[in-house]
Amino acid sequence: MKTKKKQTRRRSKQAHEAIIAATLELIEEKGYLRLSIEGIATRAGVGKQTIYRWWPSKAALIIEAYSQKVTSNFQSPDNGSLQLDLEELLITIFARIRIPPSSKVMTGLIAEAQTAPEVAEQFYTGFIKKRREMVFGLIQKGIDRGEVHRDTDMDIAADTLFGPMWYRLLLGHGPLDQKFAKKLVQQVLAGLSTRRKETLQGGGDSFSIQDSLSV
Amino acid sequence: MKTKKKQTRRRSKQAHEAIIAATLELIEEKGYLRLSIEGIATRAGVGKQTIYRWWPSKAALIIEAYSQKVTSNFQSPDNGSLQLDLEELLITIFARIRIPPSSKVMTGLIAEAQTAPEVAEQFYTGFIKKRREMVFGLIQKGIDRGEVHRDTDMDIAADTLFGPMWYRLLLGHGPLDQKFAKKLVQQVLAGLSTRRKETLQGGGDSFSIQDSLSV
Amino acid sequence: MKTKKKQTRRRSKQAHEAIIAATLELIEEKGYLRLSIEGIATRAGVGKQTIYRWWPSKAALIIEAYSQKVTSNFQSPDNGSLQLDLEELLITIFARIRIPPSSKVMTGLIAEAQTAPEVAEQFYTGFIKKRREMVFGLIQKGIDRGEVHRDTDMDIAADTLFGPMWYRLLLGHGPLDQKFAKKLVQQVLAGLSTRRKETLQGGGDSFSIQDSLSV
Amino acid sequence: MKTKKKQTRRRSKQAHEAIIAATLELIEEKGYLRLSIEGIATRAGVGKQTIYRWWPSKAALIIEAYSQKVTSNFQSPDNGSLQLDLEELLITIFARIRIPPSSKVMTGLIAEAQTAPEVAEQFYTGFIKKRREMVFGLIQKGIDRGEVHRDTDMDIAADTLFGPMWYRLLLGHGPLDQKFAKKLVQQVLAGLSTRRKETLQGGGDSFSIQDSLSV
DNA sequence: TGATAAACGAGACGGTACGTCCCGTCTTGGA
DNA sequence: TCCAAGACGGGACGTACCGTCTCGTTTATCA
Repeated sequence: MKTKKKQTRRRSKQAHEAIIAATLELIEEKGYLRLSIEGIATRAGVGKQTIYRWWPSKAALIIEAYSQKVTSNFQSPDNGSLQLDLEELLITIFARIRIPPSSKVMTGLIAEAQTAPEVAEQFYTGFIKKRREMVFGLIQKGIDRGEVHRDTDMDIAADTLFGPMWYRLLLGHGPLDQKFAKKLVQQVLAGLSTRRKETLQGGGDSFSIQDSLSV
Repeated sequence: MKTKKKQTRRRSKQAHEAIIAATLELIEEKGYLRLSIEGIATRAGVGKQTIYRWWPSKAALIIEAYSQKVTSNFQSPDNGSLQLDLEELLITIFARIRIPPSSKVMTGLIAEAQTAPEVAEQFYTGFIKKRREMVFGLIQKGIDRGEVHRDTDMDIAADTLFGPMWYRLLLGHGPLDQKFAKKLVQQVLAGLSTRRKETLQGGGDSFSIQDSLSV
Repeated sequence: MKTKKKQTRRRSKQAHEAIIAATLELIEEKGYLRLSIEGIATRAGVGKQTIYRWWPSKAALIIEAYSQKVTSNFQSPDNGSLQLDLEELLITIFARIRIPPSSKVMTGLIAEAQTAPEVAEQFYTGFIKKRREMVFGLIQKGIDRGEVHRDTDMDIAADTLFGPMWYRLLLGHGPLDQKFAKKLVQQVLAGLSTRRKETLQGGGDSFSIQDSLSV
Repeated sequence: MKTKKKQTRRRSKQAHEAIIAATLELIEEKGYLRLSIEGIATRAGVGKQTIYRWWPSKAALIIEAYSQKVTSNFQSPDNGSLQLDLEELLITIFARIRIPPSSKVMTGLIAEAQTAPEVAEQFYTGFIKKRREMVFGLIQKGIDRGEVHRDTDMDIAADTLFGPMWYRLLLGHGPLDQKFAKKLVQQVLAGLSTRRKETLQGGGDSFSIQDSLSV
């Protein structure tokens, strides 16, 4: 089964690049919310239709523009120790993400993702998935080395490593610096408890939940 | 200190309530981003000016509308065990926050908070602060009971408990159910590592950071 | 029965006038076809919505703008003779209508009238009706004076006086000057025939019509 | 005078016909103003460039499409009487022109003719000239037979016969039926006046003209 | 118990941006 | 070599809301 090629003019590389460039420029100048397709088209010297032809939404355009930066050389660390690997990973990611325009882009995208499922998906595959898989790989190596409990829930582990990052990024109640990265890794690895893991297993179910419709 | 009353018509309670009600209705129907002041005014049978007179922004209006729900009775748990207390706390909070309109409201507010500092502040004091302080209190009791290391960084502890919640709420890659709450608490308390806390302290600084301008 | 007055802000006289003025300016500069609502709004210093709020179409706006000029003092002539009256009337109308922007406006409106019935109606009542009725009045006076046959079809009389005007205006195959006005009136009054009216009555029906779907 | 054919234009005939056909279809469906080159190209299964290659404008395309219909056999009547000849001519022309799509085409072309001189010329030679010359011929025969005054202004005569047709076609204030054709011819031939032609000649110039810039 | 001034509903206003349509030109690749 | 397909820069469309600004009309003190 062969797919027949259409005979038509192809997408213009120049226009494409000009649009991406204009998007990056304008997002730094204006922020996510005040970024307009009209503005991008003008800055790029391009018709609006050329943008609408290739990107279904403002979000999709921004995701592509930022993906280019993100995809840039970024390798999984390998220091022979989970603690060191995670520290390096978080320090690197924090350094990249805390730079001004990023946070606004991220929150803008996240906000749009709430009402637009396709944005959510693109955002997840573009910005979230790879990092989580990197962490999964590092933890697996830790398990293989005997550093980590075999029954560790990797999803939750990834949540406790990245969740605080987004939490601080969005709420701004604490910095995303090296010190935080190291302390976070240590506390995630060691846990809060003075007792051994075994003594904590199977917490009871015997309490009533205060429930309501509110937040 | 009291403000002297002039001789004039007071704020209309009816209009106020109609606006709050319309806001809650419309946010469930349309989501944060597609919510418009114009729409609220029409639904509430109110002039736009009446809204602008009393609320400086869409965000402020929503925060007030939601605060009513949130302020509802919510007490710090006390089961005599940090694990049980945290489990109860998270289960309750998760149950409240995972209900549909909430997530959209929260992310919308968070997004606006990125560009509007006053929104950030109101959001922090209205939705974030109390919960964190509750966690601080519970951990302090844990320390007093000897369940928790004395040198625990409470900020980071709160981050690892609430960060994953926001992370999952916003990205939707996992549920916010009871099971998650329990496992999260256990893993935060026990840590990932098979080794004792003492053997992990003071991770080295001897690696180069992959840094760049990108996310 | 009383009509209750609505309690709301009234139409802005300033905006209204600025729009009319801008329309007249731009139609002279650009012509009917290249006239845009956007352009009018910009020139008038007005939001587009303000135009759309009050006029259903470009045509309606133009009709109003031109009606002001047309409605300006224009009286039925009265020289005691049908020939003189008609000559005066046509000379005056020709003089007004042959000035450059007018012809373009008229043909633009006529073109739009073909697809938009409401434009047709407005155009008829705004530009056509009064002139026809003026002619009817003059002819009636002619009949009363005994200058004109009693059984004259006034509609056709008006058509033979104004039809040539539009025909020449639109096709441009001849001028709309005083000379034309006089000759036209004379020929319409005297007829082409050398014979008396009575000898022409009741032309036969006995010929086949070349018919087809084409023009 | 024949133009020598250069190298092959194989599929051009097919494309050409498809374009003409699509144009005729679409003009009936949408009318002149809402007819777009893009729409014609799509309907004809043809590239837009193929249209632009052969026709300088939408108007030229439509004129060609309609000329085919118009060129169809159409002879000058010859009944031995000017009255009968003119009646036949007008009845035939009215029948052809009053059919729905025609009027829209005509007015569209006329409107464009106002701003595009080449359209005006093509329209005149394609649709106007022949009919006028036909009338000139008939009147000349009438003069030769002694039916018509020797000093008749033929241009004005043609204007009084065709002007009313366009006037009614465009404004729609009256029908273009047989009855109108006959009455029009009679009135044009006999004139309105009860007096002989000789008594009307040389109307005075002694009245002031109400003049202004308006229509 | 009026008067009176702010608050009210209604919605017009100057704007910005939306997403769509079509213009006339330009580019590509298959027939 | 011709030409369908359609991408391109551009202009305008008509709509949705923004936040500000009049309009009369309530309506709740306080003089």
